[in-house]
Amino acid sequence: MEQKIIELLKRTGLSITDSRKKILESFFQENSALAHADIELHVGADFDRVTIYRTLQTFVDKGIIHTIPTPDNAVVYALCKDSCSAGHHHDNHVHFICDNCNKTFCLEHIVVPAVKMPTGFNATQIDMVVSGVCNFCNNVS
Amino acid sequence: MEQKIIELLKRTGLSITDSRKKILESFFQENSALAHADIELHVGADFDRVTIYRTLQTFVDKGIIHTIPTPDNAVVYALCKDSCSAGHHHDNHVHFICDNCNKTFCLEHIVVPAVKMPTGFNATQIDMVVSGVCNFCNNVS
DNA sequence: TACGCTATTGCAACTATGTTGCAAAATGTT
DNA sequence: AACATTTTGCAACATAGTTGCAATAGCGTA
Repeated sequence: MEQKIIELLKRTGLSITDSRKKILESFFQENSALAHADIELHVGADFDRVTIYRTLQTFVDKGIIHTIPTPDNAVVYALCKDSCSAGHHHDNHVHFICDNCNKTFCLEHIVVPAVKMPTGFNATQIDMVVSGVCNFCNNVS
Repeated sequence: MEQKIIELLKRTGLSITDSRKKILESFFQENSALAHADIELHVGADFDRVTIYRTLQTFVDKGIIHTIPTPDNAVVYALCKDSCSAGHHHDNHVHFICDNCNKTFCLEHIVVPAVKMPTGFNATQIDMVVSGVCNFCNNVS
């Protein structure tokens, strides 16, 4: 784990710091997406709020994590797959938010379907967020 | 216009107040969705911030407007079509956010396509937000 | 039209979330 | 180990949204 994280940081050209290691660890341990507040809880009082914000922003910039828009307008972050690189995200999968446990999941294998745009509208990005009850809350996990 | 607004308020069982009239007016004048800040600009200093928040919440509750999630996590509101009623929204259309003029539009005629959920996941609501360049910014309006 | 009840508004204070500048500390390179 | 560069923590600030409460406005009734 430790090794995997250090590899990832090196590969993306980031220096290895305690906060980056610990925050990445949170993402690898959790299989759902994390909000800033979740991370703040997870890493405890080890790091300043500001550091967490800046670290998350750095990870987004470097293509390590991506943001997910939620209906209740909280920012949520999840690990990117390998296809993402700095300044170029490829998270064209559907996101799922559980109304029961409130967790957010990347449905990696469900690709966002195409939609026909009206004349004059050019689509460059499509976000699809589904809410409902997740497999764990449905006892199918 | 004034008459249409009063009708709408009466129909939804709301008392007719200056703030409600003026805020609804903003929505009817604008064909794109409005953020809280837009409305604050629009109605000027006539009403308190809190009143605007509460009025918008009331309208959402009564099925007059619906909220739209945006990637930059600002809440945006748009008028509902007639099919919406109190506590029961039917905004299953695609939303479009222009990267150029930053306005949000309801693509009323574009219905959110169905997606197959993985085993164990039950979908109750699907939000689809497309970003790109709108017809006005593309000079096709 | 005036009365009184109820709903709505404005104010003040508060919470949550996120940002910026700057000095101190840690990282990585030689 | 020493230096240059990043990163961090602190403090202060900015923005968005909420709550309690007293004052006010809307509405039904007489």
